[in-house]
Amino acid sequence: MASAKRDHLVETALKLFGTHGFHATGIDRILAESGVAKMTLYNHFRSKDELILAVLRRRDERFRNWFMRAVEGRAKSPRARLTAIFDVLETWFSEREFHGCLFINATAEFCTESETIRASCEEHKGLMCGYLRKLAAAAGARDPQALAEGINLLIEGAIVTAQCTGNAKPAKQARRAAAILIRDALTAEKKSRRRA
Amino acid sequence: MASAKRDHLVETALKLFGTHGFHATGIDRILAESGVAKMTLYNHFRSKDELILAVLRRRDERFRNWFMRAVEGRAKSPRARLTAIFDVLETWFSEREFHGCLFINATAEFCTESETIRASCEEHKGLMCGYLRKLAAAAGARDPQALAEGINLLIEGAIVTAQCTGNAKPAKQARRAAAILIRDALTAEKKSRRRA
DNA sequence: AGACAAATAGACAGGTTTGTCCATTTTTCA
DNA sequence: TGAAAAATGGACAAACCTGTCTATTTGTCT
Repeated sequence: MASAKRDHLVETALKLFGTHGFHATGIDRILAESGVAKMTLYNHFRSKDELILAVLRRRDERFRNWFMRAVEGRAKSPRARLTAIFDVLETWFSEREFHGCLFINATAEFCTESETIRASCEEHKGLMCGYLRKLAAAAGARDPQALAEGINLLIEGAIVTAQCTGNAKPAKQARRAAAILIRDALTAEKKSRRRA
Repeated sequence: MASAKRDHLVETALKLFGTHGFHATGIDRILAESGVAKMTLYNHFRSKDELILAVLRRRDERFRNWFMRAVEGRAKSPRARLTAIFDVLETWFSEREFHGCLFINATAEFCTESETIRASCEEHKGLMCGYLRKLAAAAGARDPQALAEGINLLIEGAIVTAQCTGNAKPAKQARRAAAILIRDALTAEKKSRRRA
């Protein structure tokens, strides 16, 4: 199965939702842009919300894949990969078609209204954070969970700040801050930790 | 001037936009909830977009005021205030009516469509970051700008993560990471800096 | 009290939205 | 080739959207 029409719909919707937002993108526009009949859409998806969920699923799968490959292609050691993350972010922010994180945007539009969409966003963020934890552990961090959480917050902050200001500088800011967190997490002396 | 009706409209719209989003909140709902006639709204505001801008202006003014007062009420020294920021965030995230940052949400919905709304969000974020820089400088940070940027990213990241997951834990995560950045920024030894 | 401004209800226009239905054509696959 | 499945176009419903207009009432200030 996995019809080509269905695929094309998800792909078109992904682009339009990303560029213009979810509420601002009507079904009709997706149909016009993809050249698919309305009944085909409602044959594959019960509703617009279900199409949105399919779009989020695809985005999650694709983005995580792209992100991890990019990070791992840039550096070999786990520690170097932790900082390479922010180089990858910088190239992402610099894309002409950068419109922030689709999941953050979906959360902004649907957090109160749709519990399933919110859950989908939470799941994506959880998977991303899991990857960071894995890297942090492999790098030998004292507390991999804490380091992953810190880096995760810097990533999220950089994304929204880059989207809001329209430039890629936040990636550099985040890298600088992350470097401090990483150095701290990989430092052996445990005494100084207690004092803080 | 500054009609009471106008005030009430902005206040009601602020609540509804925050809870349900901008596109999802129709003019009619704002009118019904506030008990104001439609012509009164269009007498005070040229369009819905202009109402949105007025709402953002009010939110900026009110939030920054609340935030700074809360921070300064919790701690006296600049350094203590830098960490108190995250206690304030935690109480914010724990509010029953927490729906993320209105400016981040507005950016998600209007970044491509309305340049003026985007600019309003950028301005708010810039003012917040300016406050952080002031605190960082007063605390004697080696590079106040860098510390402010790092803390700012942690704040933004904590906000979106708290919104997405629906709990206040990200405030604690951010505080922990911020403590490391702050300690690093206030450490006197300049040699170790060069090596990083 | 008299005059002027502000606010009102409600109808209305002109679009938009999501989603349904059906008769017909195209595609697929055995 | 022939039958079943998938896709089509277009009409349609019912609700929603922003914004306009008017005739009337309310409020304010002198």
